[in-house]
Amino acid sequence: MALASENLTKNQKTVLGVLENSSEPMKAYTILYDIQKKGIKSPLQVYRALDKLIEIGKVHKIESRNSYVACKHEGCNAKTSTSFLICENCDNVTELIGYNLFSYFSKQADKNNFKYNKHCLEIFGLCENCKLKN
Amino acid sequence: MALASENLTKNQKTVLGVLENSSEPMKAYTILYDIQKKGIKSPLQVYRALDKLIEIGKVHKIESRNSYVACKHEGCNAKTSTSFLICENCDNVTELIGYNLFSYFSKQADKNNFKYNKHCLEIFGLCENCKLKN
DNA sequence: TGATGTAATGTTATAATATTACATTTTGAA
DNA sequence: TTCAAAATGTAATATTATAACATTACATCA
Repeated sequence: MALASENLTKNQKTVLGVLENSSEPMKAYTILYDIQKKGIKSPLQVYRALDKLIEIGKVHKIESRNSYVACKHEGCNAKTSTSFLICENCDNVTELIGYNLFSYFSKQADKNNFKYNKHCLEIFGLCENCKLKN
Repeated sequence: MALASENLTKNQKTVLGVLENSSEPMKAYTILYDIQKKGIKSPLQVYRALDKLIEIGKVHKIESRNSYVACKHEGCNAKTSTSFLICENCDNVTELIGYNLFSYFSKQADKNNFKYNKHCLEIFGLCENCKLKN
C-alpha cells in the first residue's frame, strides 16, 4: 500500500503545500487567495481538498478559529480527535500527541455514563517564546 | 451584590430564556427565529445578548458546532474554559465540571513549556440513553 | 475498443454564521 | 440633574461553508 500522501490529487497537493509552508493555521479563504494563481478559483475547491486531507489525517481543523493546519507527524492517527496548544500571543499551534489523552477522556466520560468516541481539545495560553517576552 | 442574572436586560433575558427551555444547544439564527415575535429582529441583537451571557458565564459556546447552551450550574466558573460531553446520536450536551481538568491540562501544557490559560474541550460519543438503544 | 462506474473537478449560486458602522436611547452613579 | 457608560435599533456587509448540477479523468473489464 502506498502512502496516502502519494495519492493526492493536484488540488489536494496544492492546498496541502500552502498549509505546510505556513507557520500558522490558515483560514479557508486565506488559502484560496494564496493559490488563485494556481488555478483554484472557488471556495468549494478548497473545502473539498480540505475535507479529503482531514479525512486522511494530513490536515486538522482548529474548531475555535475556523482554521486549518498541516499535521507534522508522520502517520498521525488524529484523523478524528485533535488536541492543540494555541498561543494567544503569536497564534503558533502545537499538536499534543499520545494515547494518554484518549484514556483520560474515556475515564472522564465513564464517570458520566458516556461512551467516548473522539474529542477536540484546544488549550490557550502562551508558548515558550511568548512566555519569555511577557 | 446581586446575582448577575438579576441585572440582565430585556434582550439578554429573552435569549437566555430560549436557551434554558431548550434541551439541546441552539444556533444563533435558530434563537433569532424563535424570538422574533418578542421584538428581536436582527442577528446582532442575538449576538450581543450571547456575548454578554457568555461573559458572565450563564451561556457557553460549543465551538465545533457554532451552538450555544445555557449553563445549568449555579455560579458556574466556566466563564472562559468549557468542557462538554456531546452525544453524536441525540445532540444532548452535558457540561463537565471540576478543577481536575484545569490541573490536568496545566500539566500537559507544562510538558511543552506552554503556559496554560484556558481551554475548550468537546468529547463526542454516546450519552447514557443512546448507549442503551444502540 | 468502448461501455461503465466512481471519484474528482469546475462553476454558479446561495446558505449559514458573524461583525462593522453609526445613530439613538436607557441607565445609573456622581 | 447631568454626564458617561452601557445597551439598543437598524442597515449593510463580511466571513465561513454548502447545494446543485454539469463535466472530466481514469480505472476496470466484457
